[in-house]
Amino acid sequence: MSSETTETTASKAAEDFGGLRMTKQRQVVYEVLTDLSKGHPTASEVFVNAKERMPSISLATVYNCLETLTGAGAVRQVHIDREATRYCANLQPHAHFYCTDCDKVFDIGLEAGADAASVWSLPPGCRVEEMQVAIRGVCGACEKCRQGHAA
Amino acid sequence: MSSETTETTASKAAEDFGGLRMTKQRQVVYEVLTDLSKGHPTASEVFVNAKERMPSISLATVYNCLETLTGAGAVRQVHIDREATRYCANLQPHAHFYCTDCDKVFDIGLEAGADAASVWSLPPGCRVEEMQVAIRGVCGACEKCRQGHAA
DNA sequence: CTAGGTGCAAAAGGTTTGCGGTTAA
DNA sequence: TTAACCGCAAACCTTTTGCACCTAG
Repeated sequence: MSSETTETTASKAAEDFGGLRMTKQRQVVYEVLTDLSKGHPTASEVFVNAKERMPSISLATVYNCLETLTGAGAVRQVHIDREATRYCANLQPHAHFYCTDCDKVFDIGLEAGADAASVWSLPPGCRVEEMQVAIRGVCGACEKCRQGHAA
Repeated sequence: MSSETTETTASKAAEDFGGLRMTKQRQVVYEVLTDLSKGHPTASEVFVNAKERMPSISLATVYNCLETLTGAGAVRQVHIDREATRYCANLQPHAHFYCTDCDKVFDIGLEAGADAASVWSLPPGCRVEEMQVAIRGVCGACEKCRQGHAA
């Protein structure tokens, strides 16, 4: 029966996004992104990592691939202040916490059963396409460290 | 609708921000911002308007003033995708709705009694300094217009 | 008086684009 | 085969910076 639907690798997943043409470059970019997704890499960081796997790839191509993958819904852009755009393979609804002390970005999930849009008094008739929630502050580790230093 | 305070003039308010040195340029930038705050102007837009009131002002100075006022807590930066930073004199907690059709930005208030952070499962020990909520979509007016065009 | 602010122009990122050669479907 | 994609370099736009002059406190 389903003898030919047995592909199980990451490349399988990459091949499926919106039926878009799957080039080696796009595969590499997508793999880098899933590997580094906890690090929320910028385009340049993706570029550095992609170059290790495919030395001929160019920065412009990385940008192109990231845009294509974003358009296909395979990855999300993350905007924090006006720093370089970061990319995230976590497609679940979530916020980003940016620690101003250590510069790390953490994914923040929704409370059980919560709906991120419900706290906002959206005008009737509008259609929400995407929501970006960026929280700036100091993470637990850095906060602890500060208290240690404080008098 | 900014009415019930006992403060007298806009310039009075501008003079009070953190005891920072109040130059003519900063006053002009602040006044432009309060006048245009519903339009969520970019630095360039503030510059154009400021130049009408003070032809000698430079773009770099507008950037400097905006940064100073932001640091003093008099205005907030608004980041939507990676477009030019917009500035907002509305200090109440609120989200921004960006209509991808007409490119306008609207302030979205909290539902009565709601707390924007409460839906997010923040890790214990972290300290929140600021929250930016950007909602992309199509506003009511544009959505209505689209339905009109549809068959 | 003088620390800090201003104006100018040039530089610094991040991102996009134009174009000839390449490639997945 | 051929429309789409890649790699390169140059362009673009927003924002920052260095420096000489000026001004609010």
